[in-house]
Amino acid sequence: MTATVAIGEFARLTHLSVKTLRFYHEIALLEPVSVDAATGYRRYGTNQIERAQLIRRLRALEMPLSEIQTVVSTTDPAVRDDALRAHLTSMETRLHDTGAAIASLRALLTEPTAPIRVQYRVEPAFPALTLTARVAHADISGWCGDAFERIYVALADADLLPAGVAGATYSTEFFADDVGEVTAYVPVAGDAAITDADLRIVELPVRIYAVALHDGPFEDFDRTYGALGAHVAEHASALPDEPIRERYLIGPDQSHNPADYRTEVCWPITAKGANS
Amino acid sequence: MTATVAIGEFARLTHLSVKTLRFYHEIALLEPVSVDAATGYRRYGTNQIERAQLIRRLRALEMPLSEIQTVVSTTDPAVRDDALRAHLTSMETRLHDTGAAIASLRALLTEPTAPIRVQYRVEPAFPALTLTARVAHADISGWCGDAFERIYVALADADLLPAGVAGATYSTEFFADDVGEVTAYVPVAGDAAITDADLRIVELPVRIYAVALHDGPFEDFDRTYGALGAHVAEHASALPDEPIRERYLIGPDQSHNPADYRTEVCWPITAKGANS
DNA sequence: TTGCTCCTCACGTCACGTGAGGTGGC
DNA sequence: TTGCTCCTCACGTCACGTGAGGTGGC
Repeated sequence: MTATVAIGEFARLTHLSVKTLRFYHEIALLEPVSVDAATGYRRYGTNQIERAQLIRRLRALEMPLSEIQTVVSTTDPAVRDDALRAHLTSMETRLHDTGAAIASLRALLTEPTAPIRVQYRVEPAFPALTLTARVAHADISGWCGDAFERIYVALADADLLPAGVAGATYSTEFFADDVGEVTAYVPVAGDAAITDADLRIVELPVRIYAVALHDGPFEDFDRTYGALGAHVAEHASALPDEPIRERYLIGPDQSHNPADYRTEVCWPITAKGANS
Repeated sequence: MTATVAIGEFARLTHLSVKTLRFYHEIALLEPVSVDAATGYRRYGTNQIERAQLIRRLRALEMPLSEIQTVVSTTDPAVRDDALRAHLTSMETRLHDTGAAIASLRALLTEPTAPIRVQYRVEPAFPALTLTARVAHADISGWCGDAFERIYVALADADLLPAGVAGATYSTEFFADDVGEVTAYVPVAGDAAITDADLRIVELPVRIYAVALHDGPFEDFDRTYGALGAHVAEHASALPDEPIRERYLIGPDQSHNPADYRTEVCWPITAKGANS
């Protein structure tokens, strides 16, 4: 019924290379049905083709071997399908991000990049309803979406109205190490009982900022950050280890078109250095 | 004018990690403007931010560092833009392929995979206009498109009509090693003078095949190949090192919807082994 | 018998990340 | 002075690919 074939033939049947098959044997991901004790020759069953092809397709979608291992070895089909669907969904968002990155780089090649205007501003202290977490660069957009939804739900539950422009603060670590502390906030007028235990009302401190307006999608933030950071390095003096603040004048809550977004990027500086 | 900053500050300005910046210095991709002779401390200029950000964006699009090296170091802006555009185009096709791979895997999860029917058939020898090259798996779709266009143009130039279904042969190497010899062919009735020097009229030899019909897009070929190969391994005996033949009954020339494609996959077997 | 297939083992690749262990700057 | 930043060097990671050198099967 299920015939067995040598490794070379199995490679042709599955479109995997012989080297890859030996490697998968070594890590016990795909083991031949028998190995000749004397010669070491591997024999694969034709009924292993399906497993091999699933592995190949998952690798083509860049699923790590460790994940593939768990996917193909779980006996519960529901668990397996859930893991697959989760990866497919995450690949789809990556797909979308890549499309945006391509479009953004295309635009950069054709449109001249306008010089930025930098304003200096003292932001007074104010209370805000906040959510804080360690977030990786790649997850930031999804995390912010969730965070603001939770904050607005909590505000509605507590019968509070936003008392200003929503924003977020990003630790220096977040930018330098790709993962760091992020706080999403919405200003509030008074105190109130908040049901969501992860949210806190905190007083954001007074700060002096060099501020630049970023027009358009978040993918292009690096330009504004670079230009604003360069400006501060040249004309002012940055407040060390202080989080950068973003204020979402027009964000996903106000417009569905990323081209319409307007964000203020606020770079914390020291008082003495503000010699514009 | 252009201030200089330490590596940590430059990491924050460019969203690259300190480790990455040291690595880029080592490979001379992005060199600090000065290095302190005593301490080894690196100093970066704010005017290097743009270069750093371009590198980061290209890496985000998975351009290899060697290519980035040539892109950012060419002084001719036309050459630079051409290289960038070429990479963006190839990323877009990859994007499309990934989308197709996701859809295909999704479909596999929901639809039960039908058992294939295998037919045995003796294909007589016939003359065909052919183009042969070494092609990699990833390039096969683009290569075939070009190849058939050239063949049909040459046929028209020589006042010849196709004398049968177009097809291609794939060496065993192509499947086992990811790159190998591929021949695109269109059967012709007679001989003629062909202007395109890369094309040849050759006689394809008589062969016995186990044949399976593949319905739908080319991304799903692995299933049919696996099932047909398994069938041959179990019931017949493969002709060693003989190319596999595909016959495009309905292909991109006949329909723009991959779901409509119909392809015969022909697996060469020996006469004695054909015991269906 | 010939040459093709298969074997192991060691090392290379790509683009960094992870520590260890130590010094310098504000 | 303290602790934060920076340094080098060696090694690890991920998923294989590349050869060397040798044996086995048809």
